Amino acid sequence: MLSKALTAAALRPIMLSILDRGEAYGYAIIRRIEELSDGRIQWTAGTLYPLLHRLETESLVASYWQPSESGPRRKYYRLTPKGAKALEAEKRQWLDVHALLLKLWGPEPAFG
Amino acid sequence: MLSKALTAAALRPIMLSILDRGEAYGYAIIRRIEELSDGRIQWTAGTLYPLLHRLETESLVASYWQPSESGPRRKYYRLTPKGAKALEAEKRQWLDVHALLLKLWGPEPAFG
DNA sequence: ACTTCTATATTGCCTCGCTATATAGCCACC
DNA sequence: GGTGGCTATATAGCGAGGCAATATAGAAGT
Repeated sequence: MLSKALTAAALRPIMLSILDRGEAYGYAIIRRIEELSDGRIQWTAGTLYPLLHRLETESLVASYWQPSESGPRRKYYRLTPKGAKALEAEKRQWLDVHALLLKLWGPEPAFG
Repeated sequence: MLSKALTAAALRPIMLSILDRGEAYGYAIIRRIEELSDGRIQWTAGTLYPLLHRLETESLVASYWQPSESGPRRKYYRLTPKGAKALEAEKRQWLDVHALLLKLWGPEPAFG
């Protein structure tokens, strides 16, 4: 289980990255993340749907309803151009932090 | 400037990693992080001190006062054995998320 | 009818970062 | 000796947001 804070920080970059690969609907996204992380990262509906709504409010994603052949209708989300830019910003920030952590985890210099 | 969520997620792993390198006091930690991140990551006192207090409450760090030759006294913090274990857990979690992001940013497979 | 899986939505609790503010020692300058 | 600036720690209060719990509902099998 991930800490709350790390889950929070990973939410937007993961979601934007997934939608950057192609449109998807909420329920499928949850399962894909679980699959891609070998079960290490699990989102719940109470986490995912509010996030998608916030991203839509910010015009980072757009959505449309689509009937399913095998169950309830689905709401598909896709990345907007603004969302693609936001993804690049998220990437840069993540990599900045990652670089710092690698420095701190790497071979110890003479001092500090 | 980092997003609030990413700052929050990075707080504990960065702090524990820094103290794993040796004991340090609050004000110096703020400057070291800024230096190590080339100014990209900046913590404020209102972020750092409550964090140190939380970590101490959880017995992940221990502290003692030390007079300074050139200013106000300083409170030095060091990692406890429990803190070292917590650092390993934080590392693992961070790397799990990082691995997922790398998959999503990597070369696109045939499908999803 | 009942259960299970799929699928989306919302309320409310609780954690926690961060702005603003307070306190205080030391030093340089005028 | 007052003023400003750097060093150093502390805390109240606000606001954002994850997530458990809960609700709704279609489809399919028993």
